[in-house]
Amino acid sequence: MDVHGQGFSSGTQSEEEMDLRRGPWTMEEDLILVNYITNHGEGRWNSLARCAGLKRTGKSCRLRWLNYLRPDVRRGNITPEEQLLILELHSRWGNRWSKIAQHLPGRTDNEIKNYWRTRVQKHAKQLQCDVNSKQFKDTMRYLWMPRLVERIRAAATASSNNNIIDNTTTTTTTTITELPNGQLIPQNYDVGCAQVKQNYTRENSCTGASSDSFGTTTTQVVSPTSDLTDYYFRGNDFQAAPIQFPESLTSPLGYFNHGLDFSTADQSGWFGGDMTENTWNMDDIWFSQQQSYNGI
DNA sequence: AACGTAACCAACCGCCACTCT
DNA sequence: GAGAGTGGCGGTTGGTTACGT
Repeated sequence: MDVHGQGFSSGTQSEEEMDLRRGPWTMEEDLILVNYITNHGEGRWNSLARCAGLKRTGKSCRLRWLNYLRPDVRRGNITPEEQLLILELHSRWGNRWSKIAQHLPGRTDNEIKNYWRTRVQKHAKQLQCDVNSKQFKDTMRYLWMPRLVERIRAAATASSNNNIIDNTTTTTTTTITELPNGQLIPQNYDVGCAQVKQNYTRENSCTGASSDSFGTTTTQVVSPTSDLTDYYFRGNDFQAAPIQFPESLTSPLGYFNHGLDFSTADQSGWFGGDMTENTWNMDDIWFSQQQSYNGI
């Protein structure tokens, strides 16, 4: 229990008395903890910390073990499959990080939480919408998640087909089916909403030759028959297909003009420079606005 | 090269629920 | 039943690194 938490209330030694360490763990401390747990197992963290000779709280030892030292822990490089699961499970359970983490082997709730806060919430903030808003959730479901699926498919196709593009790919959205044994299976179904998308020039697009963590950019290229693929690259020139907006819809530029403050977006680098690390690009923003407009 | 800012992530904090005595 | 001890969870903070000017 933490020295400041309830676990060290009256009757226990104060932090000063125990001379407890705080802050980053040293390699020596890590070794002591790993060796002790290897020999004695987990559990009873406070007594474990004392017996191991660590000047740490049990809570700190537990956290260090679970989030960092555990042999099966995986850190960094969250795969598209994992991103997809996180998005889906968060839409289902909200901030139940530990519950979500249970379905991502080797991932800790802390890492998933950090991922969500740094990568996902950031873009909600940039969009000036709440991360729990329907607009944001719909954008995740109808835009990011299908793109992740496309990206996963592309990777699978590339590896199994010597980089031959899968021409049967269609725009999809994803749902996760939970099997009785708890295993989660991503499943896809076609959606029509993306058909209203598209058509802008390179000037108002952030599309580039590489992809971000959500497959924002290259998914269009790898999925030529997708509804997202009415534009393509020809050498260095960005080509756009003829505009086919439904009458009820406003073109992207129309929305750009009244839907968002793009002076801010521009200042923050959304329009220029390397956009490859941005989760959101212009079609994302337009799509989001479109959904809001249509009351989706 | 120096500085400022943004992004990332390990660690901490506070609360709650559970178990044990 | 009450209180202490503990584990677990979600939220937050602060240090470090990366990046941009």
